[in-house]
Amino acid sequence: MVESLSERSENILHAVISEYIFTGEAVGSRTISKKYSIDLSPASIRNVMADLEELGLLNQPHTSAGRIPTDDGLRYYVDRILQTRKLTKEEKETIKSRYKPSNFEIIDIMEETSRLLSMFSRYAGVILAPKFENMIFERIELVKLRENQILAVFVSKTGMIQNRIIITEEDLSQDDLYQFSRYLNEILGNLTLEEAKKKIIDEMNKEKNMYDWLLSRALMLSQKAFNTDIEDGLFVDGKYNILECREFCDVEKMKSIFRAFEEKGILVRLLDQAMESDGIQIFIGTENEFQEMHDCSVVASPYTWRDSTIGTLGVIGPIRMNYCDIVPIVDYTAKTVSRIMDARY
Amino acid sequence: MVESLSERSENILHAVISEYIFTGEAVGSRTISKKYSIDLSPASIRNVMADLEELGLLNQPHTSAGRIPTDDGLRYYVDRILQTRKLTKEEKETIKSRYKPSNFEIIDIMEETSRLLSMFSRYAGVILAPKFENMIFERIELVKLRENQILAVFVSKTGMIQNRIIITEEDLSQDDLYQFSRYLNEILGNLTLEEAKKKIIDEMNKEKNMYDWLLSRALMLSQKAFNTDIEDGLFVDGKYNILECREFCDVEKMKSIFRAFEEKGILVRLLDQAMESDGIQIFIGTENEFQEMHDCSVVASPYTWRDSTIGTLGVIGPIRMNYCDIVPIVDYTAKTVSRIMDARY
DNA sequence: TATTAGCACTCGTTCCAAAAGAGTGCTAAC
DNA sequence: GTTAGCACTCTTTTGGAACGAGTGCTAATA
Repeated sequence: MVESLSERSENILHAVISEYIFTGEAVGSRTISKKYSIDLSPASIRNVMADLEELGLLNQPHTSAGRIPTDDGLRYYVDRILQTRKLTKEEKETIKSRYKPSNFEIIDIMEETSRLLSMFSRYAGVILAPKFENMIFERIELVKLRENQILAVFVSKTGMIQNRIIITEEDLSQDDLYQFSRYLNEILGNLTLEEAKKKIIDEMNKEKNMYDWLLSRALMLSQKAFNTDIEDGLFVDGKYNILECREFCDVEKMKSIFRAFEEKGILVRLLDQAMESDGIQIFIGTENEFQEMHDCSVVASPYTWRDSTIGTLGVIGPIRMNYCDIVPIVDYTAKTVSRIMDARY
Repeated sequence: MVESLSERSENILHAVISEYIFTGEAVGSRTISKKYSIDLSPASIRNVMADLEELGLLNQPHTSAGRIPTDDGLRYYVDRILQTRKLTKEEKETIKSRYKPSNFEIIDIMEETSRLLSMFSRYAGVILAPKFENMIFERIELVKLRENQILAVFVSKTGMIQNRIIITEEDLSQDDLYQFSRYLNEILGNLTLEEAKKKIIDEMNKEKNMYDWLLSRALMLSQKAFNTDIEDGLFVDGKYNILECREFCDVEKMKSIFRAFEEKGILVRLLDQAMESDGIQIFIGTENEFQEMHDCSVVASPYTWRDSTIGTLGVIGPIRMNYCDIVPIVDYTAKTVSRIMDARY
């Protein structure tokens, strides 16, 4: 961590970064002295820039070029200089109005959110749906499909629905299944999926249950049903926007981004990390651990349901993205999604 | 449609195309005369090539370059020259073995298929899941989630499952819902979704039903449930493979492909077209109507369930793909998927 | 002592012309 | 009908010159 800079250095760093974010090109001392209200000659600015370079906040692609902020430079900027813009009332209204009351299913909310984030940011919008394991069990429904084949439908309190087909050895009647589900709903209600799994094992070990045909069958079945890898629900929109950025006109970089998006696990893990924090989190360039994403920045924020974090959303764009605009968009969207989750479920 | 060529012309066209598919570069008369067993001097070959150019089967990027096959040239090749390779026993085994008996859900089959197609072809593998509208209704299940909120689960004969949350004005008990679903399952069984929709309207218009509370509620509810835009289930794998092809090292082309993949509607409509035919269908370059895909070829084949087409699968690659290898892979995969659909559902 | 003007220097970019290379079309001979 | 030979075309590569942007250093200045 770099210690605090003098006001003058900070102003110049600010100017370089602003100009770089605006033009995407290395910025020279002359430009700064002309365009920004810094009352110094190019020569003095050069001295300061040389200092900033020594500190690792700027760097020079080659001797006869201007300076470009390093990831550390941007980090300093984001942490200590950046003043985010406030959204206007209209903007807030527009965001809120995207969520139609008729969209009751969580998938609709996810899709709308990713679209919204991408539209407002002009980059890629992503949202990670609530993790199934953390969800609170609301009910299980068992439907006999055909012989030895049962459909289990889980519903979580937050409205996520998951289907799973189970193959059984013995043929069970629909009436058996009704009884099973009534029993399961009773013992599993209000547990998280994680807890529910444990509970099932506990119950199976209780002696009295082992000898009750109904209970033991029901537990066995539910264990099969719960024993599933639910894929992570990642919603991405506006990937294409990213390619429009000048910095990705290089074929190799484009491939790299493309790969990161295809390999969804990368984005999922990245967003998972943002889950820890309890506010906006920014990953600048190489600050994230994924090679493929080293030319991107990610602005992410968790969203909540009843005050506990259940997922993350964010914007992915080039390193030189306009943080000043993007941060409040992500922030407000996360708050809106949280409010909607609370209101609907 | 070009009329038949002389054997000599055909041989030379074949040689040019083979060489072009192999190298990806314009091929000259000398190369042909040396590498391929055509007993003619470069000069004679040049004459024939000039003829083929006049017919629109070859073209010359510039005067001092070799020839490249046009889309029409490749079409001629595919229709009249191409001899597809037979898959070996081992290859067939490998394909079949990818489908684990434990994967009962259609989504698993779709994912496995797209992955398989992309792995074997080294390009992008795609599969369009059975259209929900064409599916044969097996049953509907109605579950009360909370007040005024009902979960409807459809199951089709081919194992597709769809959930939908319905908001109702009046509060219905779970017992009402059991009765509704029993009634609906009775009247809608074995109809396609399309037919089921009609049937519901018919029933609603019957006078006797109008005055029966249970029936009229059940019908109203089911209409809401069916009135849904099910998004098309498109599964794509191996997009990245395509970018590795030399022809897409151009940034603009890469963007164009990227866009085509993001805008899923394009692929869906393209595959829909292949639904009509009853065997392998090949779209070469500009033969498909989508600007973004004009630098790609698509090899597609429908797959069936009980002898009627229910979906399409295929491979998307560069125009100069190795049709000889890709065609049998797509063909055999389609047959395998059809067999599995028949066996499982 | 901090700031600035001036200047030499570096390095990337653009431009141009020449040379090399690949392949053709045409013609005349076989 | 086929082919060898040759002139021609067009792209690609190469190298060098001119240009320009921006720097670092130094000496002069306030």
